[in-house]
Amino acid sequence: MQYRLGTEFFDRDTVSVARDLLGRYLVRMQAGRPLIGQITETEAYIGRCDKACHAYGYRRTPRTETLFAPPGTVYIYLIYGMYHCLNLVTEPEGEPAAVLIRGIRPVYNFDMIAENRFHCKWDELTKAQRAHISDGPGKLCRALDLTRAQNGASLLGDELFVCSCLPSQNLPAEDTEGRIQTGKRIGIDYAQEAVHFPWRFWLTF
DNA sequence: CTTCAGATGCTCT
DNA sequence: GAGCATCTGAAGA
Repeated sequence: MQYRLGTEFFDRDTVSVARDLLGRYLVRMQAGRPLIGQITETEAYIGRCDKACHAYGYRRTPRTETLFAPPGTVYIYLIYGMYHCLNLVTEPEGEPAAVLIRGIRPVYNFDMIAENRFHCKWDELTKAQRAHISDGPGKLCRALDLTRAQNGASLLGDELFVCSCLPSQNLPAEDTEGRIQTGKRIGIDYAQEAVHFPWRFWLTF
């Protein structure tokens, strides 16, 4: 397990963490088996200075409490009444900030991922269903069966974690050099000047 | 390919 | 009560 990303990885500047998470492997243990996706899209949210962040200006409410937890904590909230969003808490404890995981590419245990999303086997999916099975924050949470039950969990625990490579699953470290795109974040039209911050990152294939 | 409406319930004012 | 870090299916270009 020495390839797992630990506290020192997340205890850094949030924008750097968001960029460096691209190409890494998100591992979700379900029924004793690993569901694995490669991270393809992320966004940074920083409470100190970012009006798009739930904890803007260090705002503390029951929901934002998780953002003040130690780096490497899982922050999951419900959006639009029916979808969940997965975030990984960054920066030193007490600095409310996190990286939103916006997209993953399934790389292991395709059948369980297809079952979670469409209640069928991977072979039975259409080409379009496969291409878009986990390319959004709500979709990937459904694909990996992530809900608020995991809010507050630690990435040092056994139910959800991130690895740089997984030799046992034949998944090598990905070289992201020259393949990282940058742009504005999605769905934060209310956030005034923060609308323009280039804090969305994605990997091209 | 694009736009568009509707679903649905929690969170904070 | 208003708004939300979204997704889906239907309809049109």
